[in-house]
Amino acid sequence: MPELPEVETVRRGIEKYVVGHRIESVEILHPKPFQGSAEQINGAKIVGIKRIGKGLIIELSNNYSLAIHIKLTGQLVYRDKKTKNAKLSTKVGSQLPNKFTHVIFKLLRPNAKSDERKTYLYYNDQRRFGWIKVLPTSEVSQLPFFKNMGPEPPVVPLRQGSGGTMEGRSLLSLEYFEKLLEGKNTKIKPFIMDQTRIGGIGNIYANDALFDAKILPTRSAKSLTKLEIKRLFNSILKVMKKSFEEGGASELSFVNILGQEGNYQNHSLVYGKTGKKCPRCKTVIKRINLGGRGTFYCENCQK
DNA sequence: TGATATGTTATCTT
DNA sequence: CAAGATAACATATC
Repeated sequence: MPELPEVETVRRGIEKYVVGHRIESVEILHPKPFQGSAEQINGAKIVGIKRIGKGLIIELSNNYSLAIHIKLTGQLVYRDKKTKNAKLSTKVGSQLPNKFTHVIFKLLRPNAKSDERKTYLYYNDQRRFGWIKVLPTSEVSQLPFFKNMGPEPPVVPLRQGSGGTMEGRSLLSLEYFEKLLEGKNTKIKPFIMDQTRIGGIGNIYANDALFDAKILPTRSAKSLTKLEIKRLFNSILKVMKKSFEEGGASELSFVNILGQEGNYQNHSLVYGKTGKKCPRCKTVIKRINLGGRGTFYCENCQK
């Protein structure tokens, strides 16, 4: 599922391939995910890309921004003359646009030869959970989703300075994490997935981090010892960094900006491994429901 | 064909 | 009233 490592993978792709291009026009094939009007962004230049938790913000030169959430199955795929014939993952399909393409950003690359000027950014979404909101840049941080976002674990550095700056946002420290858990009765797994407390953790990394830290997902947040909190903090960083290095997890539809899959799903510890053997002790992995989400753990290793 | 997947928000309960 | 728990929502897939 797109969590912090996946969304950061997309952010870097947009930074590398799309920033600097100008929006020539926007084609809206399915209006549901696109909130705003194309007129507000036509002609604007893409000047930067930020990420807050699992959300993306594309900044434009005309004081508007695009706030984007790809939720479960959204894809942002870039194409130009050079990449037009590059092979797409089967998760995208053989061609673009396809039946899941809802928005096409038709772009112009500056200073390019005439036959290389036209570039495209496709927004695809199988389940249409995701959204793209056109907003004045000054209002983006007022969206409840961004405004209420908790600090995120330091998996990748928050970017300072021009371009991807994240003004006013701080990273999750071990000390702050300890304070967060203090006196909280919520079960530790739903707790760390609550975006208003910590930004960026979803179901895959919550499961794998708790396994790595040898902590049962059903434990209450306040029951963790100082040592366990430290282990969990480090495990969250460890599994998300690993995933980022693997290009993210392509469990459902996730692909990077070039339409290629990540590899973390081949390295996951317990996520989705019901009935399989624990990588540490070979006990059969159990699956329960916590907060309506699939929860996977080893009853022998995790205490 | 209906059960299933999960990120987020809304609503209910204690 | 706040914290915590649960329901609802979107919809293609098997």
